Amino acid sequence: MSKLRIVTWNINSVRLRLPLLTELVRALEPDVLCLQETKCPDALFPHEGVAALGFGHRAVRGMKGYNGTAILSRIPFTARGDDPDWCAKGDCRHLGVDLDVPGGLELHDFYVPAGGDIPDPALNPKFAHKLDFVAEAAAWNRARGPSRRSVLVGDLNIAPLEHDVWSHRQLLKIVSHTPVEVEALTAWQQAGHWYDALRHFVPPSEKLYTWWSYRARDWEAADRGRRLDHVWVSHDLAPALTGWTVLKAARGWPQASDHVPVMIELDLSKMAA
DNA sequence: ATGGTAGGAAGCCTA
Repeated sequence: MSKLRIVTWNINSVRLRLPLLTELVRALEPDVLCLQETKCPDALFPHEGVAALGFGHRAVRGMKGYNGTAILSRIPFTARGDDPDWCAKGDCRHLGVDLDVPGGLELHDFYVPAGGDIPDPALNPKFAHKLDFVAEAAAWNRARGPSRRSVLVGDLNIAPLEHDVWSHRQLLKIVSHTPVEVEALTAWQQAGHWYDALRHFVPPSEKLYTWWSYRARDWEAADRGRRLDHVWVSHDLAPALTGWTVLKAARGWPQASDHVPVMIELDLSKMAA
């Protein structure tokens, strides 16, 4: 196989939205699908329904009610099994696998804490947790050295660029776009030598969103979105980037998630040495 | 400046 399609989606309950995975597969034809917020204990994961969509290889890390990640794949992989216990909370926010493609490919699926409403770590433990998590992730990448043959995806819950939000000015004090978060995320990206795969295709001067709040009367008319979901690749994979989709239409599906699926396509034969 | 909606678990948390 020459082209590899990787999709990331904050599904906001894998059991509730299992039927929407059929639509996603039809629209994006992913080889590998990384989910966040599965909200499903491992023993209750809908393996049968997912296998019926062609994902014969699955890694799940869930818990009751909150969080949870899953990697579903048509391609065999090995769970890395060396994932840290982030912030010593045991809260199911990361999975790492080695994909069985020629030469190998490391893939990480993250769900970064949302961080609550008050952007002050002294007043808001959830915001402190978010900053700690991102700092730990940066340290983890730093210790591992520059990434190679690697992809990192997920709901990182931070919109770093001015045009990753509908109004830079109005969101400067809103959690997900505060300078302290943006600085932390940028430090993480630099620590791992990660390359922003979506901004490879869409210039930073153009608006790009992957999330629209449930709380808007009309999400599409208001279009007050944010780019919270990301695909980062190691620099050797930059020349291999051949396609992308932010599936905005998914926000209009019945019983939609507030996040939409994001796809990137890689031609591994075009990888840099 | 405020409050708006959604999912899960089980009478409130998280997003």
